[in-house]
Parts: sequence; structure tokens; C-alpha cells
Amino acid sequence: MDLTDVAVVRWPDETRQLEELRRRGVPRLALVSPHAPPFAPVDPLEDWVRLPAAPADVRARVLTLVGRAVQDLRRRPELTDDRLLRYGRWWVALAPADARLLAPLVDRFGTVVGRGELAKAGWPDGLPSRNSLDVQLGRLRRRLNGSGLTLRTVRSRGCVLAPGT
Amino acid sequence: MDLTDVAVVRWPDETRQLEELRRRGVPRLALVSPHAPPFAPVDPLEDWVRLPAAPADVRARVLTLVGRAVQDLRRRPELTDDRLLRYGRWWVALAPADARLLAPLVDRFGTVVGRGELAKAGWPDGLPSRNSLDVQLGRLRRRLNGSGLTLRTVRSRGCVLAPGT
DNA sequence: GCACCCGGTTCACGGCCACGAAACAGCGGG
DNA sequence: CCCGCTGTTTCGTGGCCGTGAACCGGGTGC
Repeated sequence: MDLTDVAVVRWPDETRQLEELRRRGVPRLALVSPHAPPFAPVDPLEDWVRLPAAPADVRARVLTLVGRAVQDLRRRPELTDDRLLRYGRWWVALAPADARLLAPLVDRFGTVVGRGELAKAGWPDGLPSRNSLDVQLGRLRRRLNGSGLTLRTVRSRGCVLAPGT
Repeated sequence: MDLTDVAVVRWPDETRQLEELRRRGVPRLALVSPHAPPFAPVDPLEDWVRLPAAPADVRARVLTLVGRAVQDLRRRPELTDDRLLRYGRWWVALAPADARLLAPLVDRFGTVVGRGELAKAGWPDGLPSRNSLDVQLGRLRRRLNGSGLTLRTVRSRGCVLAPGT
């Protein structure tokens, strides 16, 4: 996600294109003609600037939109079959145990997954020891360092994987 | 919520005021000096316009901010049954006691909940001590720090959970 | 004006228990 | 042979929650 992912259109000349972009949810900047009435953005992924405008100002607005779009893109992590965990640009290769453990957490991203369920997912035929789940969770946590993802525990309920550091 | 609820500051001259407004979550528009570098909004409740600007343009941007602020006020917190409290992007895991106590407050968001009701919700089988409700409320308050939610007391009436800092 | 109380806030403390980190050892694959 | 993966143990720590006490501002009665 970078500058080129923001659409820039003239307004009101390119109203049709603008509507198409809105429909597709593309972040967009309207360059408003000198004598046109003021613009009214329909969502935070839309901005406008009155012409004539300094290139630096246009660029700044585009950057703001990129920032918001990235926020938005960081919706969900993705766990592939070959144990790659992706989150935005970031990724790691996971150990088999970590991947099994993570599957339900990614699946129910942002909501609580009970310890029982985690245990079942990580060790389909019975937990080896009462503490190994905690240890494995610790390792998983360490592996998520710098990812923008957090594995937080909800005491006596389970764990939740969510955005945040 | 109307035009007057949006703060307008000059930038970079009134940077201090701007920071205060950010801290308080007030929607704000920066009027950027002709030769200052471009501005970088920190959230969707912040916008900017390069001077000189037509009054109609400034007004349009203020209106946009008002619209977003209204959206923001409409937001309600959500308390899941595994003790996650969400409010917009923000969330916490709650302790069991906090969750019980919070339930009626979320339920009747923005209106006063009597102490008696709170006590009953938090301790279904009798309050342990005269002051434990207050203590627990204090802890809950602390937990809501930075959430955009406030737990305010209405003397001799009860408490109200509402947006604000 | 003064003492007093009432409702509310904050602090520190302690017991309990769930988690979490570190360290070590066995295993297996490249 | 080395390294990464995984299980096990041990110990520490930090969250949770009740309790007592100090404190504070605003009434209220004298």
C-alpha cells in the first residue's frame, strides 16, 4: 500500500470515475476546480483539495489517505497452508505446533478463544502436560513481536488475537 | 452537535492548543499558514486547509468534521460475554467483577444507573462491604482510561457511562 | 461560624491463583 | 554436527478482589 493506491480525480469533471471509486472502496482525492462549490467527502477514505494547490499539499493529503487505508487493510491476518502467517506487509514462517495453535485464533480474530479449544487445536490427541499450552502460547507471543499483532489473555477465559502491540 | 463544536486553530502558531484539543478528542480544523509545510492529521476528527481559503471551503470542512463527530457519538460500547469491552477500535479484557458491574451501564449507555442496581448486578448475593462498590467503580474507571469512555458519578443518584474523557 | 456527617474517592495491604519466563533435555532433519 | 522444534519443571510475578483507613467537598444542624 503506497501513494499509487490512492486515486486522484478532478471534480466535478470526473464525477463518474469518482462514483466508481467510491463503489469499489478505493481511497480517493478530489482536485476541486477553482470555481466549483466546496466538496463533501462521503467517508474518511475520501478527501479533497481546492485548486490551485501546491504539489506538497496534494501529496500530504494522499499520504493521509494511505495511512487510513493501511489501518483498514490491517483487517485480518492470514494463515496459509504452508504455515506462513501474513499481516499486511509483515510475515513469518511458523513451526507446526504454532500454526495449529494459531489457526483458531486467526479464524476468530479479535474474539476470545477458550483454552480448551486451543488445547484441542494444538494437540488433537490430548495435551502432553498441563503447562505446555502456556509455554507454547509464550513462544507464539514472542514470534509475533513486531508484527502489529498481539496475543492477549483474558483471564480464566482464554486468549484473543488482535491488532496492537 | 453543530458548527460551534468544531475547534478551529491556526497552525503552526497554536500548536499547543491543537495538542490540548487532540487530547480531549474535540474535532478540529487547522488553518495552515501559507508558507508552513503541509499538515498531517492524526485522526479522522482532524482536518486542515491551506490559507488563504474561501470561507465556504472552510465551512465545508467544518461540516465534514461535524458529520464524523456525530457518527462518533452514535457509537455504543459493546460488552461480550467473554468479558471483552469494545468501543470503536479500542478494547480491553475485563475482570469478572468489572464485567458484571459494567453490564447495566453498557445496557443503559448514556443514562444514570442507580447504585442499588449496580450493587445487585456486581454482587448478586449481597455486597461484601460498604465501600467495595466504590472501590470497584474506581478500578473500572481506571480501566477505561484512553478508551474515549467516561464513567461519571451523579451524586446520590448513581453513575453514567458516556462518551468523553 | 463551626462541627459534623454523608457520599464518594483513593491508597496500601494481603491472600489467592492463573499465567508467564527461563532453563534444560530429548528428538529429528538438513 | 548443529540447530530448531517441542515437552517438562520450577519459580516468579502480576492480576484480581476484599478490607481498612485517610481524605475531601458539600451540605446541614446548632
